Amino acid sequence: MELSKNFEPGSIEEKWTSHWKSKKYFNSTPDDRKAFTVVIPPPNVTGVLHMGHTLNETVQDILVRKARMSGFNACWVPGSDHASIATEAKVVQMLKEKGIDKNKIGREEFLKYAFEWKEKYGGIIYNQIERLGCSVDWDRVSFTMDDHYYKAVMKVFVDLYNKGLIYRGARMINWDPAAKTALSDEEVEYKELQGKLYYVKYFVADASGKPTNDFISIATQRPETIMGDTAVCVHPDDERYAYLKGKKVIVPLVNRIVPVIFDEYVDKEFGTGALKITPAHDINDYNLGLKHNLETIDTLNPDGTMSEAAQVFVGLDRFEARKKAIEKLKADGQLIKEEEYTTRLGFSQRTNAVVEPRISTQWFVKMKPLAEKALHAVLSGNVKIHPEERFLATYKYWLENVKDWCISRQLWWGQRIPAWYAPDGTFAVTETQKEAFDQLKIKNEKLKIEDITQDEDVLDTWFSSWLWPIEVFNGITQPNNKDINYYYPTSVLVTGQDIIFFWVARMIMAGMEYMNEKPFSDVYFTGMVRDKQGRKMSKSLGNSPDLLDLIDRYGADAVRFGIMISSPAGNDLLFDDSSCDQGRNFNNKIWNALKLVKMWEGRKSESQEDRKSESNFAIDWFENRLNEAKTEIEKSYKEFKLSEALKTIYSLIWDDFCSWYLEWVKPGFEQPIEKEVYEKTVFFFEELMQLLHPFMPFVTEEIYHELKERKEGDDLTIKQESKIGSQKSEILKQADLLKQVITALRDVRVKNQLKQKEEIKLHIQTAEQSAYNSFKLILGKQVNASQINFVKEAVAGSINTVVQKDKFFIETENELDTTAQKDQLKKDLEYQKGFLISVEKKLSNERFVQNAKPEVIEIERKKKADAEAKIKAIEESLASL
RNA sequence: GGGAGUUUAGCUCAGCUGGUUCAGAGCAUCUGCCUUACAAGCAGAGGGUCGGCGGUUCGAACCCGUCAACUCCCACCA
Repeated sequence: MELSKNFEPGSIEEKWTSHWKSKKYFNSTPDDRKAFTVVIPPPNVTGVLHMGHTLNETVQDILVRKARMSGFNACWVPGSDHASIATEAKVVQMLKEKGIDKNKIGREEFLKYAFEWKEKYGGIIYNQIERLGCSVDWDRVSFTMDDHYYKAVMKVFVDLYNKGLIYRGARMINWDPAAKTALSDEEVEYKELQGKLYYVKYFVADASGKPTNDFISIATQRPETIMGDTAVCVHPDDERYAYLKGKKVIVPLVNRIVPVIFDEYVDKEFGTGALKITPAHDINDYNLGLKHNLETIDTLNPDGTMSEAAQVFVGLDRFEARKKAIEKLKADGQLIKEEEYTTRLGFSQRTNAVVEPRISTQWFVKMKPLAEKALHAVLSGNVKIHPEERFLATYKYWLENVKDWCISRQLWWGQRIPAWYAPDGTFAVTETQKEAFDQLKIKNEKLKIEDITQDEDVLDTWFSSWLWPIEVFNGITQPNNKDINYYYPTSVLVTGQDIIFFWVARMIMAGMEYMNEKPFSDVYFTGMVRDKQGRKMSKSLGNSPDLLDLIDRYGADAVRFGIMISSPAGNDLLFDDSSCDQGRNFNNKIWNALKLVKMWEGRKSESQEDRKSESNFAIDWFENRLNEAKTEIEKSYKEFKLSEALKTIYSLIWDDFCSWYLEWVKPGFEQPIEKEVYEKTVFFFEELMQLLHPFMPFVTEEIYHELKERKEGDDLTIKQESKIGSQKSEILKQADLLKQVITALRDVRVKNQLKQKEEIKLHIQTAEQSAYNSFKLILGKQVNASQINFVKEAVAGSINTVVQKDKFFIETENELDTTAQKDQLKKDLEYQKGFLISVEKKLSNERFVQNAKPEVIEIERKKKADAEAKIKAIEESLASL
């Protein structure tokens, strides 16, 4: 079949995807080999993959494919996360559009809708993962709300409760008024905003509680919380307010009489040095309230509107209430002034609503005992972080200063907290209602099972995802099963640095607690994918490309190439569509190399004596170059420098193989090619495809099959790597010289306007004729020389140039203008002379000769000799021009 | 406010334990080529006081100090 002009990815990708799938190449079961396990960071079930996922997934696939080709039993588990808040928010929105109110239909009905939604949208990410070429085991797809997974979460909750590591308590938590749920500290994002500071008069009350003329001015950003004020606080050393000891003030808007308290917490310099205390709506005020025994008045409803307790503006949204409060204060003459002020506000990571500090009863995990083991696992090097230097400190700091984790969420979509309440308020924590009943009825004999109710709340999503590397192998629900024993601990976790606390640290905790073993050996942090201008990719900016669209336009291989070529571990990656161009061009380059080789297939000949030396040289060199490159690539893999490995492979294929090797063995127009050379070339090509395969799986598999008829089951994707052979530096050096000479002579042609078509006669003056003899034929071909001679002295009337210590004289029929050549030589001469002076200076420096290592001095001596020889050569060349 | 990181060619980045594989790569740019694998290509070239200053050293992109700019994380003073 005729090969197409360029590589056409579409149909080829489909073909290999289904072929690999039908062969079950990516399905893994335990066997005698060593396992290489990767669990995918489960994307949100309702989402689509963005470029950050694309990067992570590509990195994982490269590592997994590489492992599969180097003798490991590779197992990559795909899956998705139920993402409680994010998904519930979307389902609520969808129902709202249909005119359905979540609260009206009730929990069960709602969950039905949620599962339907999950079925409908969950498939999208799996399709994207497949289109990208990810070699995951589709028989192992896991979802964090699968039945066994749900049970595992229950089991862990009960277990931690029984160990005293989970408790229920009233705390000030971050409240998301849009989702009407608690958030953990980690789910709050702070953003800087331009706000206003309002200065408000608080009148001092007389003994009978009536306002006097005296007042203190208090600055606040949130006038709508005034109704919750239960004190005013000043610094004990603040002389301005010392006279207020024992006095009371009147809270505006509601005319509540509250005490003036004194605490060193207040900053005398800030604002007016006086602070209003609203224990229900500010974390610091809450702490002061506890300390000074203040009343707590919660003026907000769960949805962010003002509650009955506020007395005024009841039912208004908090921001609306703020406006009204300001108006009212103005009208009452109690607003002194407004001031521009930059402040930082907390936003819910999931709904983007402004977070409210709020007191409520929630469930918490005690983190200290868990954190200690997790910290040790990393500090001892048992879990290695890449790139280490950047993230180790962050990880350590967080774990050393860890706070308890609020795990209850006031939602329906998620694992429901297994706590059961009797009507009298006593409760039991058990996996089933029956067990709870058994426990509760000991104290309360009259209790009936239908009287006990389950906690309404569900668990934080991360309380399920932290079990991911264990429970995808049923390690919690069926401890010591064959899979968990074989696949755990997993090999490497590839994820974004943004979830180091949410997920990575907590997985290590869960691993140490439930497996007594780390969950993975290495963590590879990818950076954030940004657009060309360095902005975060986001839906609102519209700068996040659609993955499937990119694949349609460039092909999956090109997209993978584009995202990998410049993404060193941990660094942010500036992604632009056009970086896929390079990948697509690379595809075509390889494709065209294939076309060239295929052209030779029908014209194989027996070996030809007269071409033997050139073929041998080319083959010998490429074999060594290949081994050299393989060694570099292995090193890069070991250090997780995947973009470095890709660059090495890219240059090996484009420069070494295509630009040099193929040109060197290329037969003349319609000439035959020696059979051995052809076979060696096909072999090299295969090896290159194998090296590239983890990065660009489709084009490489296709070419592997185009190169040769393959037996059933002989597919690149499972082909095992051969051992890396040794490298002879001699041949690599000779080829270097050859390449330099060819380049120099091409340069001479350009500078003298001597077309490649015009033949030249080449005379070489060298002390090492033997080197040239081994590649003389190649040199002649590449520089289009009709003959090559060795000479002892300059050839008159020729153009000349110098490479290393050798001189080259080019004879041609054409009239020549040698000024350009002379200029170049003069420039070189100047540089060499300057260089020589610096070396001589160094060598005449006594302290250098005394202190430097002998081998360094030896190198300097050699540099000097080389420079002198070169200067001599250039001077002679100039003289002969 | 505390901490971490970054700063090398127009752009994105390599550069190991200080010394010719130290000033590099890719992309972009410029020049010349429709040469029978590839113009999405070939050949060649230009381009940087290694953020500034100071120090250590025979020798600094690399080590130390300091200043500057940018990025991120943590803490949140109304």
